[in-house]
Amino acid sequence: MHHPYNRAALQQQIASSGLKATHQRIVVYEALMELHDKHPVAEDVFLHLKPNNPTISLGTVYKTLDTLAENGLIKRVLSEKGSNRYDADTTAHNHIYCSKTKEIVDYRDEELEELLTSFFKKRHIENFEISNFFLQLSGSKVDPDKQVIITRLK
Amino acid sequence: MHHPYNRAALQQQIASSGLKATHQRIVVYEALMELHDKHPVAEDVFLHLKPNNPTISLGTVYKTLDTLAENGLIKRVLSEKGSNRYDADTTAHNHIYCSKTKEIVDYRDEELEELLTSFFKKRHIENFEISNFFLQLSGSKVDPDKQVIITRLK
DNA sequence: TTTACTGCAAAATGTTTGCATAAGG
DNA sequence: CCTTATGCAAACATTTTGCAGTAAA
Repeated sequence: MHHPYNRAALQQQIASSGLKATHQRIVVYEALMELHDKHPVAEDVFLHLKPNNPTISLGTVYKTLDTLAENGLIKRVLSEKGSNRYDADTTAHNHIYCSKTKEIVDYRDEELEELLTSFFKKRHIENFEISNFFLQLSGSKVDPDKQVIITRLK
Repeated sequence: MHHPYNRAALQQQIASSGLKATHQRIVVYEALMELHDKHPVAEDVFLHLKPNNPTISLGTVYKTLDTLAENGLIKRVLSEKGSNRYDADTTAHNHIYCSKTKEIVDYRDEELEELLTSFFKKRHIENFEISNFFLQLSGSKVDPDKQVIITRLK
């Protein structure tokens, strides 16, 4: 086993949402961790799992991703076009979307989080309960083969 | 005619993108203005236009929305689920998404724009050209029948 | 043993395509 | 005129559904 996490804890997590900790839910979750950089769509997850789980069905993957997202165990990521993409990382972070490669790159920035949180403390939104907010940067990679790196300027 | 805008200017705008200023493109654009609060999907636009433009086809609406968006005449709005939604207003603004009513409410906030712009001046993003960034607040209306109002706290 | 979940296939939804016809410049 | 866009219907892609059978608790 090469996952730096505890499968028992995951079963526990799933169960504590009132869900059955089925094999499918566990492997879908693990696939999401393994494919983290890809922010995969349902079909990516399905294809990733198929070799070792030949009987899993695409419909189940759809349902499982939806169920896990509804229960806050994973997050749905908005993408520029069409299909839902998913992220096992539910901690606060933003995304950078590249329209050239369709990649979604994580953008974690504590300073930004704090800036926005404190900003919204000064805004009062009447008749609305914010469950979350996110910032998305869109644009395109200059060199598709290289990484995107965010640095702080002095 | 009850539009507070200049149709000739729109034709001009369309033409200056190298596109033909067809009747369909004009009425699709106008529909988008009229349905602004709805941030409509293609089908909403189609149904809105059908009565006065009985021969317009849904396929054309899809193509037109795509063409206008590609040419920066309108904006695509990301929505929590599935289909593309559109906005004729291309000026900088953010959106509030209500998961209860599926509404998208405009959120215009100059202070926020400025805060973010100056923040990103201090971040250097290597190998990426930002074309735009947007913030989305998600959550749900407390009373679906009432408006969402954002106010500044002193 | 009961209830919730899966797999499968079919249906529904949303979007794109190809091509003959029509309209814009 | 020449080119680009439209309308239509069919194709495609993605997601959901219904239901009989299976696995979790």
